[in-house]
Amino acid sequence: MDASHDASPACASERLNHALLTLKKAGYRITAPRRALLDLLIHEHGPFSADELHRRLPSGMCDPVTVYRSLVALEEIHLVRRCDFGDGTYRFEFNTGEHHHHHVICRQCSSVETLDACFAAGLERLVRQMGYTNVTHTLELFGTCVCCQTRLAAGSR
Amino acid sequence: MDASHDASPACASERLNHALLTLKKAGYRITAPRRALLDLLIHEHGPFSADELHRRLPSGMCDPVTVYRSLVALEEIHLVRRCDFGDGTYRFEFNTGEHHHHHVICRQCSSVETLDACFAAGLERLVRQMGYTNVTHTLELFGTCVCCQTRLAAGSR
DNA sequence: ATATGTGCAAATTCTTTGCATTAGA
DNA sequence: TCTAATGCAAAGAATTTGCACATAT
Repeated sequence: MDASHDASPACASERLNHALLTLKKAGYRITAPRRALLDLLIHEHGPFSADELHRRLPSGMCDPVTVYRSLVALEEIHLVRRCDFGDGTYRFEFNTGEHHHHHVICRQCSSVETLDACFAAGLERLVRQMGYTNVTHTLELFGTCVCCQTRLAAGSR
Repeated sequence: MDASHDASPACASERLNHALLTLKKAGYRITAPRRALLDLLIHEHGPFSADELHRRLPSGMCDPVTVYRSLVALEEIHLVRRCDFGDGTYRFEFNTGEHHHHHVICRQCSSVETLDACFAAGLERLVRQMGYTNVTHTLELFGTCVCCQTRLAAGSR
């Protein structure tokens, strides 16, 4: 068996190669901005807004618009996943292809932790029983993280 | 006991009175747009965007901006709840104060059904165990409703 | 009487689009 | 070579804000 057939490579450089191959196979061209975006998304973790991504790219790499367009393309072929934290800005993360997961977002500092499990499978089943097809869901959790609790308590002394 | 102390009146006119009382007690003034908005939200069901709400109000009732400002006020005192269906437009619904619930949104026709139960209590508990406080969540389900399945099948004949 | 709410216009923020130019395959 | 990708500017959509005027209490 060829290792390139592996659905979800574990190491970062393999992930990048795999992603670039997926990009090419889908008929997209491999360009510097796309390579840089994938590289960034694979190495740095936690979902980023289009603006954050653009600022983290090597300066002068590309126009902000190109980031948006690239993200749309990458989302289309499921290399990245779009997250909606309800603050009017989408965040994007690399789609490892592993199981579905969710986020815990701190309302104060916007830090994000990943919950490594999906708990809504039963709910999706219920909705399918209601007659719906193509069922998906979004589930995000919000709270105040430990750091911010400490910080807020200190600030109010 | 006074019936006005009841947390969640079941009938529409009681709900309106109760809501107006809450509004006043919170220090807000009872104005025609706010009364009309609450009335609409209590009687018509399914979450509405600010624009939909404005179009459904008696014409000339108020400026669209007033709808936004009223919704912010009503949300603040938990008379309405803001829903995010990930399409770039918030929807608002009257907060009956009853148990938490979720929506099933048809991706084709944007119809909304309500799921009368909350399935994420265990998940919130887990997140609290991770150290977070003020834990909340958003959970929405998406699919293709029965009508749209039929319609799409008919269209492709 | 006085603070709160409203209308109108304009600003903001995030995202998308049009079009001429550049550059992958 | 030839189509897809990019940069720049501008459009779009939803929402928010500033300020003078109107109105609920």
